[in-house]
This record gives sequence, structure tokens and C-alpha cells, in this order.
Amino acid sequence: MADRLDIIFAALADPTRRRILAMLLEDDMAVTDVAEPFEMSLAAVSKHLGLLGRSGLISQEKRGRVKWCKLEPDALRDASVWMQGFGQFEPVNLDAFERFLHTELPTQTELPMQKDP
Amino acid sequence: MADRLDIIFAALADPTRRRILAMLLEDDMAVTDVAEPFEMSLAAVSKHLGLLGRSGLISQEKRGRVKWCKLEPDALRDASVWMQGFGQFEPVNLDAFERFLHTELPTQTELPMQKDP
DNA sequence: AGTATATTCAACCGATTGGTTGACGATCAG
DNA sequence: CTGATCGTCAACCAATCGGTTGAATATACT
Repeated sequence: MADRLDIIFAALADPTRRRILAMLLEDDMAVTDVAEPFEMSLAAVSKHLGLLGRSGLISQEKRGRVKWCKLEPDALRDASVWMQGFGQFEPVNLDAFERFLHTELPTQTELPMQKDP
Repeated sequence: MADRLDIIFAALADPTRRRILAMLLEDDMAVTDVAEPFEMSLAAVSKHLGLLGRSGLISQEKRGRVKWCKLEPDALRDASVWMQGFGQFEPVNLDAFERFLHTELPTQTELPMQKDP
């Protein structure tokens, strides 16, 4: 019933999970280290990682007692293709992305939500 | 609390809403006409449209007794920028999008979900 | 005026989400 | 063996989601 795009977009619809993905963009990390900067419990972060894993956006490999989390950016391709059909967005602009990332990473960015008239 | 990206990705995480957006890609439509191909109630579709409106992905303008829905692809730009940072996806490929669209539009595509090991 | 059409609202429902806590199974260190 | 560390599981909770139905509102037609 839930197709792949549902699951990927749903995974991206949470700021904690986007922040996790951004962290993993830098390097692979153990679950505990992923959880460290968050104020929620380890179990909560573990759940987020589980969801990201099921969505294919990350993979997890257990070595010894630590479970390593690795970003799998390919999983975004379908979603990216879908989205780009809706407008002629500029070609990949990593500078813009960097700015975006760093406004969102340190603390939640509060962009105003559109009001219905 | 919910920032703009949360709302946009959440809006995209539903196949009904993605299908609506794809329909509006062709042309502006009245609420009733948007609802026609769906098997759910008009009220349900109206709710989806309300959510899409609050997310900024569409705008709605009432003329007489009919409310016209219009795609606002610009709202996707932030999300697109965010996503594209995660991989060097091919530059905008409308052909791939067209294919994607037409596999998803007529009936739900069932892509297998990744299993956790 | 009276009726039909377009759309939303309100109340309700079951399922899902994002979080908590406490117990638990592995794995490593001494 | 003992104890600490890593991570998940299970049960719970409040809030949200996606849908329903029936009533309500607003505009148009004749």
C-alpha cells in the first residue's frame, strides 16, 4: 500500500531525521554518537534510525557491539526525479545547499508557515 | 515548531496528494474536478487540498462558487535544494519524470519496501 | 422564491507518529 | 565472573492523520 515515495518523503518530513541525515553526510556514525546531540532519549533516536533504515535512506551494519549508520543518498533519487518535474529548478547548487544545511543544523529554523486566506 | 520543510515533505508523503499535484501540473482545476477521479469523499479531497494550500504547494482562489486550485511549484524549491545536497543527481531529467509520473498516476505503483536485516 | 451546485465544517473513528520509561540481550573491559 | 556500554524491545501516552457522515454556507439557475 505505502509505496517507496510515501516512505521516503515521510522519512524526510521530520527535522530530527533530516538532521541525522545531514550528520551522516559528514561521516558514518554509531547509534550512540548520532543520538548524542539530541535532547531526546536514545530509544527515540534509535526508532528514527530504524525508520530511516527501512526507507533505504541509510544502511546499518553491526560491528561488535556498535551499529554503524551510513547515508545511502541513492535512495533519494526517485524522490528527486519526482520533485524536479514540477519546476525547472536550477541545476544542483551545492552552495545553496550548504547555506540551507547550516541554517537548519544548529537549531531548528523557524520559517513562517503559509496561512490559508 | 513545524518548519517549512516538515510541512512540504509531509504533504508529499501521501499518494493522493502527489496525484493531485500531478493533475494540477496539467492545468488549474476546481475542487470538485480534482476530487472526481478519487474514490474517497469530496470532503476528504477538500482536506488534502487544504493541507496542500497551507504547505504553499498550491494556491486556491475562489471565483463565484468554485474554488480554483493552482500548482505553486516554487514551494518545492527549498525541498529540492535540500535533497540535492545529498548526492550528485543527474541534472533535471524531465523524461525520467514523465515516466515516473505515468507509472504512478493510473494506479498506485507498488515498489517493494526495503526490509531491515 | 426555491432548488441545485460547490465547498467546507464538525464530530467521530481507527491507525500511525513521536516521544517516554524500564527491562532486556549482546558485547567488551578488567 | 562482574560490571559497564551499546542498542533494541515492549508497553504506554498524547497528538496527528486519513478517512467517514451529516449539517451548514454560499453562490448560481430558473
